[in-house]
Amino acid sequence: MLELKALPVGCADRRRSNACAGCGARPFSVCGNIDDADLGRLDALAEHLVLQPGEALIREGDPARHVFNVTSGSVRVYKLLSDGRRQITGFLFAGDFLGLATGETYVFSAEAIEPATACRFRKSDYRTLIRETPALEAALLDRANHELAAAQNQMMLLGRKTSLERVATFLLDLPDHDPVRATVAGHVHLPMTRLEIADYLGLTIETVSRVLTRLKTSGVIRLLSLTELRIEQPAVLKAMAEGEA
Amino acid sequence: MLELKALPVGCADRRRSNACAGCGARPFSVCGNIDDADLGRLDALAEHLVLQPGEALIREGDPARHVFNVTSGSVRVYKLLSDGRRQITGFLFAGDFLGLATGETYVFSAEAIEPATACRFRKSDYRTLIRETPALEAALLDRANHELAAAQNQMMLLGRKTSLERVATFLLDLPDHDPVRATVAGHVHLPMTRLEIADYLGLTIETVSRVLTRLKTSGVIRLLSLTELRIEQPAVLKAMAEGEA
DNA sequence: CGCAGCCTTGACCATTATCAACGCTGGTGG
DNA sequence: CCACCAGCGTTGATAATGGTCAAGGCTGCG
Repeated sequence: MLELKALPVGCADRRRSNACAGCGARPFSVCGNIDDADLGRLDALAEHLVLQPGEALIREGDPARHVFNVTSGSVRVYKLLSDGRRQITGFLFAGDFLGLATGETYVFSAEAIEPATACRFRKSDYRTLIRETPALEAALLDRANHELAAAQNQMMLLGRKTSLERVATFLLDLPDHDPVRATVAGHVHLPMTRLEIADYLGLTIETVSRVLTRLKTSGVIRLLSLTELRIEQPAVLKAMAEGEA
Repeated sequence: MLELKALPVGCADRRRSNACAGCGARPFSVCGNIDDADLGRLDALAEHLVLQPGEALIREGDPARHVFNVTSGSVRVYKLLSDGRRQITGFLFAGDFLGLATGETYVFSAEAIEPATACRFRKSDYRTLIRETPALEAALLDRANHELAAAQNQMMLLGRKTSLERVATFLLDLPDHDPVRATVAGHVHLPMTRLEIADYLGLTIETVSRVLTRLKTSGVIRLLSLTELRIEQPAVLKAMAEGEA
């Protein structure tokens, strides 16, 4: 959501030959114009991380020494106010990038939601690589710009949508961001808690819970478990997400 | 706020020799590593636009054929819901970029707030230039990443801050974005209407007006006119912006 | 001078937050 | 193996922030 996003599925398959040994996924596997020699250099520089739920990749305020590429699982990115209010600015999944947007120190925190793996690069290595690999740079610029568009959508959600519209939008958008998980149409997996959903949508847990109950009661969705649900009436949900219901 | 931002002030002065004839400002004047030959090619490709208040540079949904660089005045960038609700995702000033973030069609609209000028490039030209000018690409990537950080701050504002905190944050941040206007410390110029401020902060005009009145009554700011104000107690306003008051 | 457009202020209302109680579920230890 | 406990989720009652509706005031321009 928040940082640059790769499209790892096809890549991982096409180029498995050179995949990362530690996590099985290929770091920086931005599909497209990057040749194997460049990808090899990336692999050589990657450190591989295995994260338990709640473990931090990045802490706001720490010196920004690394750049990350999530290779499996899911990650929350957030900022805090001094009194503890939290805004989750994005959920990241396999293929997403992290830590490109910062200057001297990180301006946000990032933690694993579920068990996750990531590749880590020293920022100096990253800068050199960028300089020497125009195709990589172009891909990152393109992705950064798409992330800006996503950020605009989230601003619309946070600034102008009702709680029902926010939750509906969230349920519709979430599957798009998790490219690895086999996406059965209409099936939504929620690796995050209600609190995390609330902090992402600018609501409280209670409001999220009430809206989900309302959607369930009206037959628009079906809750299979706390973390799995089916969209029963996608057209209705879409209308709700856009404020047409 | 929203798109890539140049630092035109120093540039404009240092390189006036080759400044744009139509608007007096130099398009794509990203200070730093771009040499004169490249800047010359940029100049040659620029179309110069003069905009009256309310005139559109970009309409959401139109085919994305151009990329823009604001050279004077100010511009609002926004998205609409079908029922007319508007979220302004950013205000742009001299030096800001616009239209890089899109695919086939624009996903937001952009209109002049005050009389403004901009340079316009055909997207195909822009792509070629990018490809041939690594320094330009690097500068744009860097700026895109900084814009992502700014977007995260706005999400925090929209999702978690109170009306008082939103207005305080806005008054403190605004001067940073308008690099051309001579910024007397503590003096804030508001080229936009109350409605535009409200649509940027996710509030209504009435709430914005009430908060400004409250800040005025408590002596934190002084309203010189509808569009000019002074911050009398910057420390207090900063505390308010971070939720510490 | 008058009007249009924007801004301010006030009264009231609604959505969502807060506070509180209860329920479910999964893990652990007796 | 069962029971308890902790953590998360749901539901309900109440409160408050900000929205809505309405009236009136400035300001700048014709």
